[in-house]
Amino acid sequence: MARKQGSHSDITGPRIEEAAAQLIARHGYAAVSMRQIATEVGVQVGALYNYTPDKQSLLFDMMHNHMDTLLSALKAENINGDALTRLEAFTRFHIRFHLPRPDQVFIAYMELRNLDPANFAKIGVMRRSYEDALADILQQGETEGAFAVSDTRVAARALIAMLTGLSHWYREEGQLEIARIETIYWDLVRKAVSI
Amino acid sequence: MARKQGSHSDITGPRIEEAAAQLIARHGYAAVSMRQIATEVGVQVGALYNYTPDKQSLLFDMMHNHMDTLLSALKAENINGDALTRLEAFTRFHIRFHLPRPDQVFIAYMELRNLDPANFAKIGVMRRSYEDALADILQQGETEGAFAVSDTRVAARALIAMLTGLSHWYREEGQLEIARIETIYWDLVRKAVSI
DNA sequence: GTCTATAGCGGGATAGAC
DNA sequence: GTCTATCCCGCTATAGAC
Repeated sequence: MARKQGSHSDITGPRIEEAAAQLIARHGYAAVSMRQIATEVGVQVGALYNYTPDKQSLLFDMMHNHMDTLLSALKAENINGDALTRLEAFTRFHIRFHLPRPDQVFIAYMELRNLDPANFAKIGVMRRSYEDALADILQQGETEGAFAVSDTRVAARALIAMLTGLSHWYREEGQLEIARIETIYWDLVRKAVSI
Repeated sequence: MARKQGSHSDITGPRIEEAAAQLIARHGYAAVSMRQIATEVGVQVGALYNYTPDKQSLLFDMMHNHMDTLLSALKAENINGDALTRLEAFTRFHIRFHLPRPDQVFIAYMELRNLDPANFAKIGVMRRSYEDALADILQQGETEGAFAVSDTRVAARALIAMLTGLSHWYREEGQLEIARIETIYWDLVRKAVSI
């Protein structure tokens, strides 16, 4: 892990992101020092500042990348059809996207407080956009008479909290289990909004 | 708010807990300094150490008190009857207990990482105990044939995550609304576990 | 019980050599 | 691009006067 003086590498950037994500997810942004991150990467502190202007940008970029990837992936799913079909697609997409990224999910939900006001606002918009995608599906279900939720925005938040909670305790216990987890959660979601 | 030198007060203890809870909920344990807490209370830093041996104890005591109050209150509810009745009682209890304590809820779920290993273990036991209370109800429902959840432990976690997520965004917009929120969430829970 | 003062440490960030 | 060295600041916790 230790690097020699003068050893150059153009993969230091990605390694910083990885190390920072791991450490921040485990200990929290405020509790992790730039020195710790540098040690984990195998460079000296000064080297980090070739890749990020400051610690805050490190956090924001991680969260922004995460939300950006999430929204792009959701869009790419191109979820169409009747409300029930779309809800199932959304639910399974959410689980499949979030489960392999426990660190990013943790950070995205725990470190909002540590964002500068301007950065907080930007992430807030992205989060609301994701929430809206689910709320839209629920609204369609109401219109079609397929769902019964008295408040689509509240229900959307409730369901996302339920689904995301999964990422807070689930740790890979074999790939086979994921399918089962998906089914359990889809059952809960499907019935929760049913007539 | 500012206190004069030599002014004594036996209510400083409680005020420290309040101030610490507010600040930590808003900014995070690691980001809040003892100086900030002292300023908020209106004393100098040294005075805090008449009430707590160190910063870590401040955090642990807050979380321990919260969990202790939660478990006592749950026990006092004495939830009996058939599974559906008990589930409704649990759901409404959870919401009524958590909504007035947004700071403590936030801390209890966000600051686990900042507990010493020994303290972490103690809080973990208490959290699991609360989870078990709900899992028991779900198990009873399975036995009675009133509920259909394929995994009671997973379902318990999912439902608690959903219910607790409420505390993360709900802010008092008039007491009247609480009844409505309770109904919306009870509808979701009831249907989620239904046959 | 609270104050002032300070010890001792570790933090973020920068400068300049290589 | 990385290193070493360092500035300056704020942190937790303690000591001793009042």
